[in-house]
Amino acid sequence: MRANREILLGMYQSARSRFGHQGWWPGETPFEVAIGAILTQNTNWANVEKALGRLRKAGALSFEGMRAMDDDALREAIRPAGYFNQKARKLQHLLDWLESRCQGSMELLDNAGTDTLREELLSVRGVGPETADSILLYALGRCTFVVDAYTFRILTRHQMVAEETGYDEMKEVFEDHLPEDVELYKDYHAQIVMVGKKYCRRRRALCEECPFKEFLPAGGVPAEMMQNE
DNA sequence: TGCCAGGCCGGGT
DNA sequence: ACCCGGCATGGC
Repeated sequence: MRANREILLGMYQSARSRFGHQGWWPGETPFEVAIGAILTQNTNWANVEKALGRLRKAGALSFEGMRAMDDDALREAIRPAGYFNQKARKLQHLLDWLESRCQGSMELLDNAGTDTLREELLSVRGVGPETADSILLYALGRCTFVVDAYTFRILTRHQMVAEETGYDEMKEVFEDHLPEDVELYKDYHAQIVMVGKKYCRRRRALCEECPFKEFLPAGGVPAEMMQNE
């Protein structure tokens, strides 16, 4: 529906003019992006950067480098990112999958369809919907929208979707109405995180000052409007 | 100081 | 099919 598309694009432009193009995801290689996607689960990016720095110093920001690392060393390296016991296991599961799937070379994943690849990623222990979509979009350049806690918070607080809206449904709000443009998807999610950090935290919402607000019809968007084609 | 951060899993209803 | 506790560090 055209109106929805204009609203969503307006929200994006509004945030982008305030924060500038973000150039996400920070990371040199697809592998590094994928590792960062695991490490940033429910975790401040500043802490993730510390962990990535320690991995780099240990020569473990490549598939072979990380495989060569013993378990204790891996856990110690990623400690600053928090949940390090869990995340070390998650990383090992991802490495196991990469090894069996593409000999550790993410470039070889190119010959699979996005939907198939998403299902495969979701089968990896420790990779949920947001992590899978982050890897697909930012590491592999697939056109899939990333939803996170901020996306959920912002859309529900502006009453654009119902409280009980699930991940896939939230994702469709964007994918059904935005042009299929990888660069737009990349920066849109980044802008949502910027807006969320500043205006839509867990306990404190500054909805009146939110850059998205000016593009929403007065009184909010009726739920049906965002969900129907 | 407590609250929060770019989730996900496993066990219990 | 949901609901919830657990997981851990560092910055404000």
